[in-house]
Amino acid sequence: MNLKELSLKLGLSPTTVSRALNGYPEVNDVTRDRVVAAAKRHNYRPNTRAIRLATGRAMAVGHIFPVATKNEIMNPIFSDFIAGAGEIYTQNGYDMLLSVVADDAEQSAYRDLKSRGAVDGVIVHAVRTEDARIATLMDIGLPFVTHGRSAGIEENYSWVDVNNRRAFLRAANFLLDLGHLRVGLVNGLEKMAFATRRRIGYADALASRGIALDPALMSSHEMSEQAGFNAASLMLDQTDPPTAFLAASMLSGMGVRRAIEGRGLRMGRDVSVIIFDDELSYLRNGDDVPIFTATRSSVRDAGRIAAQMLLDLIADPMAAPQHRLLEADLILGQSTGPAPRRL
Amino acid sequence: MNLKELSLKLGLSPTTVSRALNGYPEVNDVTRDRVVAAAKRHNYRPNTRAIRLATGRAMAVGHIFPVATKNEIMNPIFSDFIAGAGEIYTQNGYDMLLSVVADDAEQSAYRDLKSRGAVDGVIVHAVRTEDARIATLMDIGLPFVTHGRSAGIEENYSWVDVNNRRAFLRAANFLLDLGHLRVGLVNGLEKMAFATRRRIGYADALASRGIALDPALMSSHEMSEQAGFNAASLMLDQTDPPTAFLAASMLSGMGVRRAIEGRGLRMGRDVSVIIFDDELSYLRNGDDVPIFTATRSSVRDAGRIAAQMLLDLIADPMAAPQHRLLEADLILGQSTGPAPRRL
DNA sequence: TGCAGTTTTCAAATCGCTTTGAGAAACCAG
DNA sequence: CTGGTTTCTCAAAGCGATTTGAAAACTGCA
Repeated sequence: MNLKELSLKLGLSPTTVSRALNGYPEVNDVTRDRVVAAAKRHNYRPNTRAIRLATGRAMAVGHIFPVATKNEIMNPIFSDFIAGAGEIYTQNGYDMLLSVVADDAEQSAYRDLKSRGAVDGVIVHAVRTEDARIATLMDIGLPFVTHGRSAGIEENYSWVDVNNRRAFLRAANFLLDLGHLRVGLVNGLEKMAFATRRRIGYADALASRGIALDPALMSSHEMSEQAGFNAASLMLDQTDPPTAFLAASMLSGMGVRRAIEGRGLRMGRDVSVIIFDDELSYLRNGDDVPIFTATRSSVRDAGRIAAQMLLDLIADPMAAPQHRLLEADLILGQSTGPAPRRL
Repeated sequence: MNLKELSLKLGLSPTTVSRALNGYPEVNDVTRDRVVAAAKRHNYRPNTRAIRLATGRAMAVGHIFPVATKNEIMNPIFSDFIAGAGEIYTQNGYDMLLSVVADDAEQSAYRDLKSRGAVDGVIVHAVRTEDARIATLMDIGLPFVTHGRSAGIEENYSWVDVNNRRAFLRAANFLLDLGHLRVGLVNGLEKMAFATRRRIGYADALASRGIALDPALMSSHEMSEQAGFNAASLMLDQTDPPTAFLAASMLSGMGVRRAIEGRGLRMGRDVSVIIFDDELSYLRNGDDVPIFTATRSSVRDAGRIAAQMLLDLIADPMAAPQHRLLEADLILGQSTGPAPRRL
């Protein structure tokens, strides 16, 4: 059933039917009701392809995921972010287009999306410390919102980010307040913007207490369980091991916990751990009582916010860029306690 | 730059330019070269929206992810599956459309996708033991491939699946060969088709050795670390605890390990564990040496295969449904060993 | 040179909708 | 009843490609 057939059935012109269905004012209420009823009865749905061509809008948003050509890691937060963003798109009649692109082909992928007219805007994931994609997108003129802020880019663009620096500053301060003097940092890869900021938060906290940074207590790797285990193991085996850890993710934290418990120590008593909890649906931090003390910020919420921001931007491309800095909660779990007395 | 402008620049008709670019035979080689060169020079890319309307094909594939209205869990294997499928789509010029749909709205979501003409086919994820979506899709007449097989559905449809029954049969047999008599099953939710089949494989192995099923050694929950921990803890605290576990996923297995080690036991010596390893990129089973002995099957490969199958189906909708049953490897890690002597 | 046959090119229709500009109908005041 | 508004409806022209059917430009051969 298409517009023409429907209008024929109603004895009206396609114009009128289209207007009736799209809520334009220049159509009689009686006629409108008749049209709406008929559309429903015949289960008429306007053809997306035709609408897109006619209006020039794609009614679709692209999400581009870089896949490193070497170690092909998909970001674990991806699925929850998508779930949040997807809600918003569905509510607004937008489709979500996914491109999984090798990171050396990203530039052309964006240009392609634009020149093919496949999307009205894109969301940029996994923003790196200095991310060339931002300049590219501004150059192309494709509306975009990034999840995370790059560093050292003057251009003004729209982003949604967590206050990563502050989250780790607070977490580190909390550990210091508990008397921990040696705090190990199990960070993500510092080519990622968020990881750099977390390190700075950690460093700032130590600095404010006059504690010197110890490179032996700072690591930066993938955020996997194994990497977390390895990093924590190395630190724990030092002569002056840390009594607390700051871990970049739930998975890292699980690795840190394994390293701790594998040495006959107890987490929360002998060694404290704070993680960054993205509230991934398949990696919950405990059911009701949190296992880990954590800085918590829902990545699904971030997805919702970023999506809404992008739709606003698409609706009014001339509007000023929007920014949204989310604060992470510091929630208390069972993985922290006062520093053990020195022997 | 659109077709008309390009053809004007070349002094040719749009018809000829279109044909030249799409490799039709009825165009002079010299002309074709001229056209191709000009298209490249002007960075011309045909407008996707127009192509779609003109050809009647969406050149897009939909992936529908059910999100339970109650506990909103995104499937963790999702991102890697997508990564695999995405490769194939990119190679073939298809877009990937994602719909995250509340599970009570799935039916209408499919119909919508079809009647709007937004996609040429869909991939069905997280197939349940008795999955109504299959009948719906056949009814609608939208080409589809499922990841996993439903049970008790006679209709013949295309699917890609892992031989889950055989995987757990082999894994259980391996444990039995090592002398383990009490093997705990830490399964996923049995409303999922794959989980049911794994349980059957486990049961078949025990039956073939004349070992009776013990309900106290069988659990079925979410595949999270916490759930794995809980299930294993309960079993280990029984009077006649298991000496080995079969766990449904990497995460479950990590929970099982924690339960084991928390009781002062060592995994691989005191208690053996075999997991099902989907080879998720962010949850690797060890770097070079596997940590867990595992039945292994790459979900990314499954994504590639399913995507290719769907594209074939779209190209020839009359072709017979295809099936692909992948066998999981049984790989040896450090988490298994002979059953400890009875005291 | 002329003509049939082949190769190459083109004008115009098509896909299914939106949107513009204009005409018909209804309404109202004088 | 007339002329001017206002309200409703429609025909037709896009959107940017593909595709059909026909014309033009080349062949080769008599």
